Amino acid sequence: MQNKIDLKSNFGLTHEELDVTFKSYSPESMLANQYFLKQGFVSDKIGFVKEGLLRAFFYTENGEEITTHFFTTGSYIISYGSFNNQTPSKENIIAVENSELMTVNYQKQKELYLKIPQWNQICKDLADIKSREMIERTAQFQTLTATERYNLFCADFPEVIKKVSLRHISSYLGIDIATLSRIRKKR
Amino acid sequence: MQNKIDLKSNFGLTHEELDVTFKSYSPESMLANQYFLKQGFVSDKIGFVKEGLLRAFFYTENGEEITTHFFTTGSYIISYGSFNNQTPSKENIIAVENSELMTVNYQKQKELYLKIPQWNQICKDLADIKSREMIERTAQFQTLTATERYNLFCADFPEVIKKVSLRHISSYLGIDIATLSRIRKKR
DNA sequence: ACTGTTTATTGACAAAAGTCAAAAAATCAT
DNA sequence: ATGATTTTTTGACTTTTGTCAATAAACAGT
Repeated sequence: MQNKIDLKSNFGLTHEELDVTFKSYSPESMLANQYFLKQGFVSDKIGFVKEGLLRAFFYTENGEEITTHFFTTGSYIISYGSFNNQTPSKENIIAVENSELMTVNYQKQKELYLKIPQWNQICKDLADIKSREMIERTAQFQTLTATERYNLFCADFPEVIKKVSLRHISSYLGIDIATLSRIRKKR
Repeated sequence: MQNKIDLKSNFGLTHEELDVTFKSYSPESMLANQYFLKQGFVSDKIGFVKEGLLRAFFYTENGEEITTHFFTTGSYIISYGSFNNQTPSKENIIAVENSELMTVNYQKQKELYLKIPQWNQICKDLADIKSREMIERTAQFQTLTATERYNLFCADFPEVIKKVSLRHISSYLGIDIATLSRIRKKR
């Protein structure tokens, strides 16, 4: 599973370091439509998606939801711009379906940085991964048509297509829902 | 200057820490059209733009340049995906005009992490800043028309408009150059 | 199972954006 | 300064995408 994150093999934590890490993390079950983070609140935790699907979104001035991200199994939920510098979040993160997470709060994660210096590197690596994803996503907006973006999305996130309503995908891809409905029909 | 990065006031380095930091950084002059980083090479340094303007871009399969970023005075040049994990860069970074940088190589920056733990935090903060910029940029693609994106770009980067050719701005904004030329005429 | 609500599809049309090609303007190198 | 090259503008046209509104389908709660 290439897209799954494995702290041991991907980031080279030793057995002991893993032990310490797991002691800091707690399992957390989320019900569908339950909020992991609400707009205006400070994100006090990081979550790792053991199983499930979550969605990040914000509201425009005229009240429409814009979906910014999907968190699939094996990905890390970090609200940059809220977690690291502890400022109120501009986005909401909500469970699309019942999900199983491992979470750690701000204080405990900070302690991990000190206890396990390798965590500084992991944090940088995670930021790198996110960064590369965002660069890729931007490049898609720069170079691809609506149809091409949708096709790529289907290829990249086949499970998301099945579970998430079309209007969320349409706002994620920056395509009007009527247009996306027609694009989808053509396939 | 809100958009300028100041290691002392923005990131809370002490006087001594600043001294150590500056000893690690070297001044570097760039001529217009000189490459800071070339596609396929590993980025061996971070650059801070004291004065000037640089541009990051990549080539599509059919050979056209897609501009991904402008580095204005006061911003940090880090090629994520090349510097942190030392893999070959997918993008080029070139000076738009003669520019003055402060640079530090990979090894020296690593030493800074050890000598000045605060640099770990700075690195996270810089990643946060970049991250917020990218989220904002993506949101613009999701919600704005070509004209709106161009107007916002003019407001956000008035100096870039003056210095960079229209085709670079057009690829940066994901707008055909002929379309952008017409948009510009209307203002 | 029924009702209200949300979501998706469809049609008719409008607006936005892209394409191709040619001309004009600007820039560069000698 | 001049010719070559690159960049920008413009016109005529096509394609893509959005808008509005109505209908159909799916879903949720009782």
